[in-house]
Amino acid sequence: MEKKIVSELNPNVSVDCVIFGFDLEKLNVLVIDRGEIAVESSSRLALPGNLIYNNENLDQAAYRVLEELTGLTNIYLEQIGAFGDPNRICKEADKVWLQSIRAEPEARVITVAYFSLVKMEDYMPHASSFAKNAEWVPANDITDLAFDHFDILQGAKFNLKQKIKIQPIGFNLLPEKFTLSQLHKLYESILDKPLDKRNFRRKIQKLDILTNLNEKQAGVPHKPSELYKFNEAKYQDIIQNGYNNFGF
Amino acid sequence: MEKKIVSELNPNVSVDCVIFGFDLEKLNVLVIDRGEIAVESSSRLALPGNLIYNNENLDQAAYRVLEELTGLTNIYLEQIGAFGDPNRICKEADKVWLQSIRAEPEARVITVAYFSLVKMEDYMPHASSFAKNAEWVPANDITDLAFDHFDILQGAKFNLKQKIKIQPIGFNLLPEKFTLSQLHKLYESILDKPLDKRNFRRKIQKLDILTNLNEKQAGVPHKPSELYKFNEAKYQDIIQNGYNNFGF
DNA sequence: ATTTGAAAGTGTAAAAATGACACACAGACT
DNA sequence: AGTCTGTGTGTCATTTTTACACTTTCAAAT
Repeated sequence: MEKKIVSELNPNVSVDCVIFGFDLEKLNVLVIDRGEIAVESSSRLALPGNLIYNNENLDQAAYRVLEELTGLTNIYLEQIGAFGDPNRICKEADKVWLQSIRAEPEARVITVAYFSLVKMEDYMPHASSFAKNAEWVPANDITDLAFDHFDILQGAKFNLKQKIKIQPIGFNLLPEKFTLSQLHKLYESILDKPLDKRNFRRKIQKLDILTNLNEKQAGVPHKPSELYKFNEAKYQDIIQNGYNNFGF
Repeated sequence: MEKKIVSELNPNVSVDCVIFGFDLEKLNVLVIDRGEIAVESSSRLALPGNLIYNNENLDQAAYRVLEELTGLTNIYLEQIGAFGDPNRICKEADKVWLQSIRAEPEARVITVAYFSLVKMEDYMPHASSFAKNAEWVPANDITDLAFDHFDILQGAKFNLKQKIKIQPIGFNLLPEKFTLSQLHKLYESILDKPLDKRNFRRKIQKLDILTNLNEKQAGVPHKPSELYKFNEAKYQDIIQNGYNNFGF
């Protein structure tokens, strides 16, 4: 005898997404603007996130919520972890805001955080649902977010720093064709420290994940850079089989 | 106007703990025995875990549940992540068992998994609550567990393999005094591959986290080994400040 | 007393990886 | 023609890695 579970929102579990994009200069994070907020001094910005449905798994929920709030689809998401302080909804402005969007605004909510890396050019987010707006903000400019979203962001940044030591990164962040300098700058942005240009180039080249397109940048007021693309097969191979010595 | 939240179990969120111990030979995992189970062929074993209370955070819940089920206290737990497939309670035996211990046995539950490394000698678990027994089982002998606990175990093992590349490991797993061979075997157990003895010793020595006690094993039928202890200050220092080149 | 079994402990040489470092080049713009 | 700006390149000294084999010390058995 099966009991039918109707598909309804679970008032106790949400997902939140930290979407990183790279504008060839610095790391950005996708946030939603909640519009006018009760407490003037509070941040209007939040990570895209919402409650899960009882019939979907966590990953599905993250994809759905991200699409609902920003229109972004087809994004590879990776779980960071769960955040469940009973006090994570402690700011007055957040409580008031929840009243306007939740059936059970007082419920204890634990949230499961995800992060992703995307090509900004491919994803021009648009607002929808309760997001008055969805926008890219430089990761390092963010000092405050709704709920515990700032903590989640810090967790995501840390996660990314760890990940870059173990795996190649960039395939999902850079445009199809890119220069070594852009990749270099990406690594510096993530690691938040300068890397020697020549040593970086040597190390990356040795990984053998890049294909030189024998094309040059055009229209730049300096020596044009050579363009590269990723060799997807080798890139995936390294991700699969791990890599020990990414000693950045 | 504060609404008082009474402290009650949250029917939708649980925690599960993967506790690793090392018996100087191999890795073991702490599991509870649920006793006779409805379906003969199903595993009686499960990870220690249970629902959280609404007024406790996830970490606290994990500590509490672990103590309630095994008597273990004072254990450092680290989060692995959330597991939330809507179908994770799909085995018939598990459904029946939940009837006997839960107020809302049909509820959708997402679980947050934790793992820990402990000295087996210090923690002789004892059964309590709904655990008929709590026992150490060799990690590699486990082929089946309740719910999705086998998946969680695999996740924990993977997590540990990653961690060992970034941090020193052993302080929490080995007895106060130990030999280099024991540490060596620990690393081999976790990484699940042989490591060259001399290279391993050199690498560990260079980390400078060990203090030679100038004591020897006694009563062994072969050349007695020198005993070491960890230099806790340096050990913690490396954990704090990270370490790039743990290329095992 | 001698032998045996079992794990402990030790060094080197070749190859690979790392880190530090400076200058010529190509194109755009004036 | 000259200037500005970011691109691209090589070497050397040092450190790290890898592969590899024999002697030592004790307990137990003979």
